[in-house]
Amino acid sequence: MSPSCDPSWPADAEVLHDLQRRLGALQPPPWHPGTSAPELAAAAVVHDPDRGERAWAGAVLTRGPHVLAAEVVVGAVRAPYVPTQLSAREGPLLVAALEALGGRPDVLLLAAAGRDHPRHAGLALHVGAVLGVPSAGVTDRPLRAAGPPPGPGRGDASALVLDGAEVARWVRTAPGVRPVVAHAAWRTTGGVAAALVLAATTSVRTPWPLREARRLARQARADG
DNA sequence: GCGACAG
DNA sequence: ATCTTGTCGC
Repeated sequence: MSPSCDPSWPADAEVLHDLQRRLGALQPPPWHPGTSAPELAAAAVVHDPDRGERAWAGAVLTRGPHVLAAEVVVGAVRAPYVPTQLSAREGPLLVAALEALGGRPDVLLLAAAGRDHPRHAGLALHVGAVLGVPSAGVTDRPLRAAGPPPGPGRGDASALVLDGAEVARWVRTAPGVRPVVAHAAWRTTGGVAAALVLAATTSVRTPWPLREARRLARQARADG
């Protein structure tokens, strides 16, 4: 487990808004996975309702079904939870945990929105941009985008549109369970995000790398 | 037992 | 997001 984190990050709302506008306006060339399984890094943050500021970020580097590396970082969360400004709260910790991994993943997967955001730049997009690695996000529901529900079978998907553009896709990861939202973020499209989510999922609803990252973080929280 | 789902 | 209680189901 690595020390703690203290990367510079937009703590001020004005600065964050400006950054979101700039990032959201960027149209970097899209990345596409190759024929072999990409090195995928996933990270997730868990909090502690009692010890308010303390938070743990778990991260795993994976390739196919294998875990290549795992890290947990502990830190203080300064910013309060404000819908739309999740990156100010969890960004620093996620970046620290992903950097602790030490590898050079092909793509990032985070429990957050990407281009489905008021300024088209949610947390998943921020983290990808800051680290310079293509990224995608996964959440239970869209932030602003809207679209029809997907079909009932695993793999069925439908477009989630915001301001006339597809920014995410509803994806049914297992038959009969509520679909998840696969978010296009830094240099990825809804289609790529959906494919990544499906590739990282089997019978359980949420991608296993994300569950593993969260499990590690919770473990560290329990250990003190 | 673990995960989905309610709330 | 977190916690807790409980049900259903593989």
